[in-house]
Amino acid sequence: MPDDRPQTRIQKRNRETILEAALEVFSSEGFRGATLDQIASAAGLSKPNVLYYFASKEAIYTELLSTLLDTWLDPLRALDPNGEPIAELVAYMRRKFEMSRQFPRESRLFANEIVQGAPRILDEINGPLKALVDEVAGLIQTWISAGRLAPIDPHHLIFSIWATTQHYADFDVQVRGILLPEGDSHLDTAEDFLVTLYTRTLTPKAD
Amino acid sequence: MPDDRPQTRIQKRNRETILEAALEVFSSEGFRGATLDQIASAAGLSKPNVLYYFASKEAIYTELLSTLLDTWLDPLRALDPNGEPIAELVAYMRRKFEMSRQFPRESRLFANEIVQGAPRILDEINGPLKALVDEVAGLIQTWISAGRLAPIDPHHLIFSIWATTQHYADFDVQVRGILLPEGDSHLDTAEDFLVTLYTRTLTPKAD
Amino acid sequence: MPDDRPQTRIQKRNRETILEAALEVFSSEGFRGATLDQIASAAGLSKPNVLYYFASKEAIYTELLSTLLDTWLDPLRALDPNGEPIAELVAYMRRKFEMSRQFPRESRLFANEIVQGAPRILDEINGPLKALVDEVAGLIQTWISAGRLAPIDPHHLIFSIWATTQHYADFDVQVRGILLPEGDSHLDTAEDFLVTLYTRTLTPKAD
Amino acid sequence: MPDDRPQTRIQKRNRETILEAALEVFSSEGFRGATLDQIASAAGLSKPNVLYYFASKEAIYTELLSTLLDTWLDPLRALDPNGEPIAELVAYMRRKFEMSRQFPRESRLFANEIVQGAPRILDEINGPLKALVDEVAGLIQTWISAGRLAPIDPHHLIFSIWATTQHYADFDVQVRGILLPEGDSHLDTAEDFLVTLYTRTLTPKAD
DNA sequence: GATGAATGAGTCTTCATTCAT
DNA sequence: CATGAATGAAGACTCATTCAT
Repeated sequence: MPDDRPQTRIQKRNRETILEAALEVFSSEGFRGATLDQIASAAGLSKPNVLYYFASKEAIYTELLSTLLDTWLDPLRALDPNGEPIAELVAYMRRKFEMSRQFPRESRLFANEIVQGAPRILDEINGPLKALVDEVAGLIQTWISAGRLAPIDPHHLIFSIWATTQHYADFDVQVRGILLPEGDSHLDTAEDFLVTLYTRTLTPKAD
Repeated sequence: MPDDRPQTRIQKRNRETILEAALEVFSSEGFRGATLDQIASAAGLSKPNVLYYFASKEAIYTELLSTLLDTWLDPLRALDPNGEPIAELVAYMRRKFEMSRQFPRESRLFANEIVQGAPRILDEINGPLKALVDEVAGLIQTWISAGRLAPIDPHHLIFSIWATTQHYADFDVQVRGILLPEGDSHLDTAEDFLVTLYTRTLTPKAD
Repeated sequence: MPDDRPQTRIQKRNRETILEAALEVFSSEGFRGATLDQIASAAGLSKPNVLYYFASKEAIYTELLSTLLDTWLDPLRALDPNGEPIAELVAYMRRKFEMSRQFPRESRLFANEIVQGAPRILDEINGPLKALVDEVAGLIQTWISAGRLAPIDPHHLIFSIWATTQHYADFDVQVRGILLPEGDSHLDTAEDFLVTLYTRTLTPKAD
Repeated sequence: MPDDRPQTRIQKRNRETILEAALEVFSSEGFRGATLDQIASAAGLSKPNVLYYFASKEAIYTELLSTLLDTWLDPLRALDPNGEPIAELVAYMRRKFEMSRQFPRESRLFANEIVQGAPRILDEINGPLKALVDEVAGLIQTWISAGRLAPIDPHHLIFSIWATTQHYADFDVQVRGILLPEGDSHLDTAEDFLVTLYTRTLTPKAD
């Protein structure tokens, strides 16, 4: 299992192909529901060949999760402590929304994992993710204390942004079912809605 | 398969035991991830005995979904067109939040199903659910037109309420991981946060 | 298992109901293919109740076979050594044919059993049946020796009569498939055909 | 399921091994009575390995039936419209008899299927088989009309040939039980008997 | 007599993984 | 690198039979 050895170009390409296929399958079937057959065939490779590149089904899944988690948190890291608070937070929400729009499968992959108790990602949540969130929550709190934001619980604000933006990826079939004739344009409406929601919520009362 | 016949006491009890066990297992493993062994052992019955009461694994799952769906939508039906708009919507949000708090497994059951494309519940979404949501959205719109609510997209408001309230059930492990030391009290904080969020958002600008 | 005890009227009736249902099911599904559920439901009884009357699935089957075997051989026993040979044999063939017509399920029950190697009826074949057939074959041989029948192998004549008459019961679907529009009238044509076949075959050459 | 792809040598060999084993088992147990365990062990393969070559138990059975059906009807197709009628029909009977002698398991496979109502082969019977039989029946009728055969119903003549020849395969245990000491020689006697039977039946009366 | 309840032993099938080339 | 072949373990479901009332 050439997991750490220097990779040839072919190896790199095939590993990426497999991860892409695995994302497709895992995100729509969950870990247990996905089969190596599906992944192999989505990747255009034979099943043993898939296992040549990854030690096991679980190894594929784990690698996928940890690779994506980093990217997944980028928007949060991009918050600028020196920016204008409301603009920063709305911009953060927009980046998250954009990720749900661009990478709905990734969102659903995490959703599947977390809904089922995050058995393979709990350490990441309790460690790096918590640290990062706490830090940002601290920043928000300083903004609030400075009167630059309406008072609101910072942690729950973050959860709320996650929930409302990821909803459009994770519950996509439901949203589309209800907004049947709208095609994809509903996402623009959604974004406007969310901008309004958070702007109103965060803007301090003028007094 | 004693599905429609008048049920004896034992049948009723065992069917309920099985459904309760199935809820536990399906909500945390998803349909594919759950096994009859798990359900049977959670119900304290033998596997064939479980199948004596339900025709198949799928039959258990389907019955569970359809039984719960109705209850799940009750809060929406309870909106009073003659009530005070903001109070009504905040009360609706509270009812939804209360359901997430009381019935997190039910919430995760639906989350699992919908994240994976709602293969067994799509008709319910496109039919009754859409109709109900459209009706409520119409009501909200009339409130807005009457100037009793700040202007906002009604459908996305509903989605937002769903997303933010169910988040505490569906992503429970993540929320707890981040708010580690807080025990269960974080749910009270969350509810306050959401009341603030929606009150600010919905209150029309005084002018 | 009240197998030899004096039977009440209800017991007798139920045993008969079960045997009738079992005939229906076994004859069209074979022993392995038949289920107690099918038999019980065809008999209008509960499964445990069926097993109250018969010790096991196999017991039903065995009883059915041995009960019917006797009747099944009656036509052969009815051959009259003092009759006119050709008339006697043609009459025998007609009786066999009549049985295929009246009792096709019984015929198929035996066909199933014998095609599969007669695992539960071999002793009957090697014993009583062989004895009876040998006896009749002897009779036919004396008729031939006396010049009253055209010379032909007696055993194979008997097999031939069995084969040709039972064919209309055992291979019924095939016969009907090929003679599609004829309804049930093809059985009359068949009987005429067989009368001709055996008359021509058995009539001694006038010389 | 490597069903249509070009087959490697191993695949070809194993598929044939499986079909041979399946013939052995299905012909003596029927479809329901046969188990994959029996087939696998008769083939010297593991059960999952059998399913690696065929999608399901039913797929094996179906392939077996359709492969054999064609061969099974060859003798009928070989009838020569320009030949001498009696010789042709006796020769046909001999070919059928030869098939029962050489391929008794195949005969029993069909017997099992048809006795149980031909659930998986009915279309073949109502379609191609009926067409072929009707055609041959027409040929026989022209021979009769031309006075070259004694008048007899052509369809029932064909059924009679099937019944009498296949009897020695399908009811083999019974035939052997009754002709106990004769070993295999009884088949020669049988063939002679049948030649006599059909010759006498088909020869037109000299007048 | 009758039946609802329960189950151990199969039986088909799936699937991650290993083997051999 | 790649893949055809093979399998042990598990999983859904069936079924004859037993138990308890």
